[in-house]
Amino acid sequence: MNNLVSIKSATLSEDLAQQLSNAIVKGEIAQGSKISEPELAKQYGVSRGPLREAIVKLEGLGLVTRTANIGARVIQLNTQDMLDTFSMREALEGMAARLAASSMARHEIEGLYALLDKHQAYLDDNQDEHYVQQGGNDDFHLRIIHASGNTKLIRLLTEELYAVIRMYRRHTADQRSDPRQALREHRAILDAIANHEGDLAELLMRRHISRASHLLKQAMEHTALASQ
Amino acid sequence: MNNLVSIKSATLSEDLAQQLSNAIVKGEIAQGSKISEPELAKQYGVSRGPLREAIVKLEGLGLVTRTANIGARVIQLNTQDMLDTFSMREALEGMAARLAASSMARHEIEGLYALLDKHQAYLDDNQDEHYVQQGGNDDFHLRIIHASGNTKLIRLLTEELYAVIRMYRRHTADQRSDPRQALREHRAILDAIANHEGDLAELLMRRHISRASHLLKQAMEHTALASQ
DNA sequence: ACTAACAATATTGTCGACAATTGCACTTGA
DNA sequence: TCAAGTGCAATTGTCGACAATATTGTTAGT
Repeated sequence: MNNLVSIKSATLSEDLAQQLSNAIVKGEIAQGSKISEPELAKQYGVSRGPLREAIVKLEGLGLVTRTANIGARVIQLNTQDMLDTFSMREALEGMAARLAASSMARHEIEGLYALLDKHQAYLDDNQDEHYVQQGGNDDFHLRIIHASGNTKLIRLLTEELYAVIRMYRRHTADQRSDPRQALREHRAILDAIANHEGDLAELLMRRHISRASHLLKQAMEHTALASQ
Repeated sequence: MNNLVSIKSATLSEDLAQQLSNAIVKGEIAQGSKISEPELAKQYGVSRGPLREAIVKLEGLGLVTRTANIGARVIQLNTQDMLDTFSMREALEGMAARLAASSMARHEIEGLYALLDKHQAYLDDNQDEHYVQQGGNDDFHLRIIHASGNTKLIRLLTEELYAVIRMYRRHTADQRSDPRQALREHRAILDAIANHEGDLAELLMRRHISRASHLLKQAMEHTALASQ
């Protein structure tokens, strides 16, 4: 009874937080379900101490909500929270694009153009099937965020908010969106950054995210995912 | 040996996180100092279990940094981090002002005008001495944030980022700023909101925060506070 | 005198057990 | 039959002790 895939970090608590985060994002732990400490502890073969620390971390990531003396519960995705989250993304990633426009190095920009070409080639070869962004270095948005150079912004977007955002991406019919349109928008944003047009880069990024938000909303309402 | 002022929340861990957060913001626990678990546990009269959970929370709030097998350390304020933080604030509170402009109720707006009048009267009576914003309901920014109606944004700004922001406010010569100028800017922002001019409200809020950032930067460089 | 290896000490990480609180099932009364 | 009250079971919160790691101090060798 050992689900530990052993990512083998320095501490059990960190490992657990990572594993649990992934399990929640993937849906292996159902939305809205209660987190049973004894059960999970047995399942992962650890004591409740580090498990509780991991749960506190998850609460900070917004993946679970905790109530004193009652316990933790996995969040339940719903349209309103998604819209709220994406409004924040709009503001934050807009700022990231603005900053990137004024500080991004030439070779970084080249690298991003190469990435977009790669995405383009993928779409051409796979009849517009959605490119699976496994959260790695192939994610255009992550690259822009890192290029901002703002460490606080990077931490917030890539560590604290990213899990929830991935959850929305994954659990909704993201396929509804038009990948070619998204790619065009990415290219326009990158052009603005390459030209050091911060205002324009911010504007385009905000529109891009706003549009994704609208699409997600429609998808959620159709799939009745957010129906509680 | 009991420093517990007993805010008496439901759980020790919550109390501790609150107490430690305040102690760090006030400077009672020095910047850059190491957090000794045995020492703090004895000081507050609790065991290390809930204390560690509190420290994990503080890490989420960005008040301490933790390293595996070594321990936690209080953050060290410095100019670059302040600028990064305020860039985020600029984006987020700008969005909050925009949202407030489209959703704030009439009576809420009236209440905010009354608050600004109160601030004005205070300045008149106390030869421009800085109004002490104890983080309560008298804080203009907090009111705008809450008026945005975006629960995610509210949580992020008032729970996760607020401690660090208060820390910068407190530990720098905030008095350098011109309170009457700030008040004028507040009023302009509120006017824009009252007129439902979202674009303008966002622009003004961003300028307002950007200006505060510049002032803080100068103050920090002069007080040599950020010289580690 | 300085460096390197080693021993001793202190601190962090983890565990199992106990206390406090909650939730549930059952009983009792109208 | 339903409502309220009571007692039991399960879960969360807290504690003290042990294991693992890091730090300090000491000794030996060059």
